[in-house]
Amino acid sequence: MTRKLRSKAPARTTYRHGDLRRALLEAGIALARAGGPDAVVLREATRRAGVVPNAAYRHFASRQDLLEAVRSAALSELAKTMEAEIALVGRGKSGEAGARANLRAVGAGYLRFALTETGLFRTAFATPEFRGFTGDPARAGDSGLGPFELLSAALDQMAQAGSLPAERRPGAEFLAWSAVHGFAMLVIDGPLHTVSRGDIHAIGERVIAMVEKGL
Amino acid sequence: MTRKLRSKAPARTTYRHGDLRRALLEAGIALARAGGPDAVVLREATRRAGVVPNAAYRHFASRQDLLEAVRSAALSELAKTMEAEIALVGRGKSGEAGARANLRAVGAGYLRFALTETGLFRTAFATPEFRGFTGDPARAGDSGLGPFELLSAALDQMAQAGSLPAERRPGAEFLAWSAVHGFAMLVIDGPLHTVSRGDIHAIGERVIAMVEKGL
DNA sequence: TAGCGTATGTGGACGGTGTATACATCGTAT
DNA sequence: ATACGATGTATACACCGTCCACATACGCTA
Repeated sequence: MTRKLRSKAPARTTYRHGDLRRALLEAGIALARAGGPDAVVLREATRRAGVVPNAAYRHFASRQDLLEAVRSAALSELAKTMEAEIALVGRGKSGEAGARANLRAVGAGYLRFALTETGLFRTAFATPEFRGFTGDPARAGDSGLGPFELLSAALDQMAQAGSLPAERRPGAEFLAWSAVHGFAMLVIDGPLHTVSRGDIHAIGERVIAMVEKGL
Repeated sequence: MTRKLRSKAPARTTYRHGDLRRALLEAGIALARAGGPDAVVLREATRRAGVVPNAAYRHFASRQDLLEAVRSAALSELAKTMEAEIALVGRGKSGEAGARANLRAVGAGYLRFALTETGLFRTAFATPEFRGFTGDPARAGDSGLGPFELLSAALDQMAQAGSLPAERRPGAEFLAWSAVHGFAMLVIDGPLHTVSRGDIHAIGERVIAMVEKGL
């Protein structure tokens, strides 16, 4: 009796989930997809995994930590969507026309993801201590590149094709990114909700045109 | 005894706060200023107002309702900051140079607010059912105009001055707004956190230049 | 001036959340 | 076979938003 002796119930449940970490992550992704970052609540994720709340703490240090993992996944999905759009345009085409098409594809993919997977998109930018839009494999698409790097590559291509003066190349990704990101945010956050879905698309085109011309 | 008879304690506190609604709103604003939308928690606001949690429900239907009021105030502060920046540049100046200066002031004010009052800025765009960037006096600055309308006015001025072709005027505010808003978001949400504060300012300038040229 | 109705604040409770601490169970290496 | 570390459970706490019944005080009418 020197040992602790305060048992209660036998607990005949499964134990050993198999891959709980993955299950929790996927539950978290599903929650984020449906309701954005605030919707990824730890207890609900464990519930969906068929496990008691605290079990999560064996795999994630905190809710914030889980959310971070979900965000990584969201970032990766964003990159994949962008890659898909690029592929659709025909990746190999070089020359000025190809470079422009590529840049447009990057922007279009970004916007498509924001409008289609709003919850994940919001989650991808959920604030606390960001860090990481780059080549971290966890947050990259199939090509191994993250969203930011896909954009960078598109701009490099434009510079090589001569559509973008070399002296304006450095930092240009921030400008382009700002425009597209801002448009996406304004649409999903409401300010442009009065505008019809069709017009949204048209304005999106103009945003990208502004970038091409204004860089 | 037909009446309810289940009293408990005399309760000798103040009662009749004076203007609780205002106190709660201001507490909410302070919380949002310090920590963004998630930080405006109802119980804390009532605590700061020196009142029991439920008292809030006499003035706000829910936490969401309080948050909405705070957002209105944040929007109004944004408009004020923009107005201040416009005034600084010298409002009256017309002509092409004046129009450009005005547009720049609008953008600069927007960015200043985003970087200075990050919590309020985030709160101003806290999602659920947006609606209202326009002339609602509650969310306008001293001039009675909201942020969106200040931008619109600046673009009108540019069109009149001939710096912006008339056929490109319609919808131009969405393009300009997107660029500036996106830049602000990227800065405060982290992706550009690696960039130094000084460079941020420089890039902000380039964003506005891109807008001027790309519209 | 007395009384009363209503606006405003209080008290207590409920279900939900994140998380800490102690315990039970299981796979595995010795 | 056994001891141990990894994984899941049980229990508990503080905090949150919100519902309900009740207490109090202000301002109107009589």
